[in-house]
Amino acid sequence: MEWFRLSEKPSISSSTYCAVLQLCGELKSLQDGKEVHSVISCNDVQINGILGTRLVFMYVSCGELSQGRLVFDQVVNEKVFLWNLMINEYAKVEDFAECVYLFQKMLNAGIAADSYTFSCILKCFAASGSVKNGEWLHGYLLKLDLAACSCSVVNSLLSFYAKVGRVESARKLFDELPQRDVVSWNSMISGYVANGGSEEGLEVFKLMVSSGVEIDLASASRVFEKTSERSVVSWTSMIQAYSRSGLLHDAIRLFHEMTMVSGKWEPDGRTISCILPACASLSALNMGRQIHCHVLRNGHHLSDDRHITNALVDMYIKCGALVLARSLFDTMIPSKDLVSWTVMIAGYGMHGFGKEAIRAFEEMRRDGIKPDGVSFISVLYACSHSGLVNEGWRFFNIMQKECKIEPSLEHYACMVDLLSRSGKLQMAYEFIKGMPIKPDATIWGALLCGCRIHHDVKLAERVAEHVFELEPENARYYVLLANIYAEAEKWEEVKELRVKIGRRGLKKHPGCSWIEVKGKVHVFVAKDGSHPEVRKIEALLRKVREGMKKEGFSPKLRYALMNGDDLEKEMALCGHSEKLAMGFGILNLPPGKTVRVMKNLRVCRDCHEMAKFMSKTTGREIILRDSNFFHHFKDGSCSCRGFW
DNA sequence: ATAGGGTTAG
Repeated sequence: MEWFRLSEKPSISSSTYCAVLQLCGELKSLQDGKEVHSVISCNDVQINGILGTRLVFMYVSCGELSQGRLVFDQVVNEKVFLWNLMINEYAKVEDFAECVYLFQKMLNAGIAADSYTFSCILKCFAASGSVKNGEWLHGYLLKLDLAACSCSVVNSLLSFYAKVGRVESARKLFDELPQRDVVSWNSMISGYVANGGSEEGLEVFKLMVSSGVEIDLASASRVFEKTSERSVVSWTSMIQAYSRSGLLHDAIRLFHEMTMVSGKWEPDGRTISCILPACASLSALNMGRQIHCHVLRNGHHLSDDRHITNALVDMYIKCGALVLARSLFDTMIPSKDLVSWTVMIAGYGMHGFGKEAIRAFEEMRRDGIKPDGVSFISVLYACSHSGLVNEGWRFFNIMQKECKIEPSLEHYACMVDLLSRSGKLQMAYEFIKGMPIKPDATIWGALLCGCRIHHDVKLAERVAEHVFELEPENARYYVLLANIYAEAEKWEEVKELRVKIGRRGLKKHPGCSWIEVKGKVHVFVAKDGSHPEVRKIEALLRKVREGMKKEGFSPKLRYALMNGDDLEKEMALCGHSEKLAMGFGILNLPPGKTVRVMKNLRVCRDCHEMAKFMSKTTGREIILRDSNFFHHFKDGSCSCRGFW
């Protein structure tokens, strides 16, 4: 840039400055950019629209947002582009208040916002949880005619509703979209999955891959041939229609045409990583495998995507296929990132392999990856689920002293869990009392769980007071205390609590288990005799019970939670949904095949004993996944070794 | 020239 300092300056036109500034921006060369800026100022060149834009662009590209803003405020801005650029830069640094301020200022200045503006500002509203603002903008767009808005604006609105938890509103927009693109699909799918609607998410995914099957072939192909704007839906449904009618050649011809003409309509990497958590949360191993196959079929551009492989590893872990998960994880050389390790560590923890989780954590650090708050949660939970108290403390200290990470509520919850499970109830109580931040219901809830495991009714009552004060509407905790009373045979107190729950109109979730056999999911609800094979299952369970008694196992009657005679209690235990599902699996799966059962709540101790026994007598592995933990039963013992 | 959709934790 020395030539700028020549005493005899060549005359430089405004467009030259523009070109140089553009270059400085692209090369992120702040030094040169600043020099050009000062030359412009010295020569009294008027900073008009385009020059101003380039100058702002140069500064923000070099990461000098506030400098860019200074220039932005100096120039007269009539062009929407520069406003969008500026708003977007503030969105990148999550200064949403400034985004909204600029947006309003822009509207007041009479500048018409365009689709870029709307998309960006809706993202801000979603990220800052400004539901009211988003709704206002929705109304504004309706007045402008939403149907005429570009697909991306409607997608942004859809995604806004999904992110603030209003999935039905998102779905309505989705259904009314005249033209969906891959982003619309992905937003809808991730919206469902993030809001606890894994089933719906999977439904939309399936719809995406193959929709509109029920159509008349002849008229469909007429319509199809005439349509100039084809979407993924029209292509896929047409292909599907041909193949259903046995016209395979036509289907294949169309598929070739589709992938040649508009290959972009395939579910892409983001679709895949949206849908895998749904499979994970449902333990839908077969569906997950199919999606893995899709990834492999689509070649390396998907398999090389870390997001996808991480999501796949997580899916296999949550479907109970730990070995598969690990081998996939091992193929990620050398591209394992923090998330990959965190997933694997959490996976070991969930499956009761605390030592392996610790080993993975150390290995990660040796690989030079710095753990963050989430990875510490994973390793702390792994310690607590395996009863590794000292190691847990060690990591809690490392986190604060070495890694300078302030423990959050989740970390404290892990520590309380760790102490409570291992029976150090008093210590856990003191620990909570000494916390520098206000404990929430989950913290006290963890201690309450510990009180149940170690049968401390007195402490449980004191702890429950805190919990009820913090979350008076959460039925889970009343049920937990009722269980503690019942296990101590304090039936009066159980009754009182039942009345309390009833008075508050709280509903407890019924226990429910499910198992996949020959591609069909069979659901069992506690005490529900509606499954056609329930008689056969009960007969099997009775036989198992007899066998257990002969070998000296007595039923864990204290977990039957009702005040009655022993026979009645035993009957109640037999109705537990996880027993029914396991029994069904043993009766219907081929010999030697692993029985995989999922349950929505925690597994009961009696069912746990029975599963151990059955794994020995039937000679098969049983994998039982409850609301937050895996039990691998093999040869009469369980991987959890009693810690859960 | 600028935008909208992704993986981990209770």
